[in-house]
Amino acid sequence: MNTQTLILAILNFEDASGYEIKKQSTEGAFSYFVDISYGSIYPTLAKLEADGLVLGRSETQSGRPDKKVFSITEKGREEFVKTLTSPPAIDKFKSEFLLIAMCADLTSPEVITKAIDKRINEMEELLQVIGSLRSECDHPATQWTTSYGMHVKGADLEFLKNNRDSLIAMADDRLKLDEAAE
Amino acid sequence: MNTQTLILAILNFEDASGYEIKKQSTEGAFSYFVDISYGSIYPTLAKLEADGLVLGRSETQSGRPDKKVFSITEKGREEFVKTLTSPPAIDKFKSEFLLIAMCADLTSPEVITKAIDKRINEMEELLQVIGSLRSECDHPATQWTTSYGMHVKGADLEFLKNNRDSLIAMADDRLKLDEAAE
DNA sequence: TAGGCCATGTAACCGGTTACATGATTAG
DNA sequence: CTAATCATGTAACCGGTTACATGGCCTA
Repeated sequence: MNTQTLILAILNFEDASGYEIKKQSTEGAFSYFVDISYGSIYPTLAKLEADGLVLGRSETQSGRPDKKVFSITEKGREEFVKTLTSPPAIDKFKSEFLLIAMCADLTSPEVITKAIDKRINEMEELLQVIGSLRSECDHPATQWTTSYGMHVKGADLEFLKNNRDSLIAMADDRLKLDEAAE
Repeated sequence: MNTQTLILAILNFEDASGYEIKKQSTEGAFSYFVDISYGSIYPTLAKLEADGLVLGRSETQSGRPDKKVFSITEKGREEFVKTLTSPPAIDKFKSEFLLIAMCADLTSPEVITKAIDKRINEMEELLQVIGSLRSECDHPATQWTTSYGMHVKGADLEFLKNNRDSLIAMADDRLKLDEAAE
């Protein structure tokens, strides 16, 4: 899932400038499975326009900088749908937390406590974000996707809360063993 | 979570050659939140050895190529634990499936059916992998992590199965609208 | 005998991030 | 007056992948 497809996806929902695309990917409807930076957005937008997949127009605004708003073209929409049609690559995810959890016995209970509490907070925030996304948008497929997200992340949070202490105890056990060995 | 940390994590559990590290990351205990390629493993291993974080020894094998088995050094373990101590970065994940789901109304029911059934299969396989990881290893922290994985992925699969048809129906709806518009 | 697994390694490439450059406006 | 938000863009860098090179053994 490259920058090009992501931008096309966002522009398929509504017109946006590079700046607004960044916002969408960081805070908006796509934020919980996507994130792109300016350094890739602007060059890609230029390339997309050169290829005729998007069309840019300058909009003068009073009291703030001009912005260049892009809309997807028919050709762009076709290209995007074509991309959607090919079977999706398997999800990629990397989790530093899982690595730490797996090595809980190598660290201290403080480190584990901090790590898992941080995660619980993040998960709660994410659930709120998805929840508001869900209530703000009545597009059925978006509803489906956000419901999915809430279900999965809800289960995630549930496990974290129910098993927080047992993970912390593993770090404790190691300290006890250390003391016993002295 | 860079290659260096990943390799240190794997070697912290047991000695391994570059080839075996690749296997661990693709099929083994770390496979469901990690994946690295030879192109990054071998150079990193060389760098790690130069830095004294791992120690390599050649092992001659009968009937197959020699292999260079690495073990983590005390310095390497310290470095690894230090990495674990810093608060974990937020999980990264990218999902092409979610993008497709969110745009279900742009494609055909066939495409959606294929995508979701593919995902259901992958999820079932993943659950089996995690399940066998879980039963093979009685290391408490690994048990915790695999239980976590099974809980979350179980909820994921559950949602997919319960809501498969409603997503497919969204693609159908679009066809109906098209027909109505003709 | 062909293909797959074992096994190590390199070089080219690529997609993306970080940091920088620039500058106006508005809210605290 | 300062910080934040709006807004666009580039250049250097970097972490990683892909593809290639090499070669022996084992299985179908």
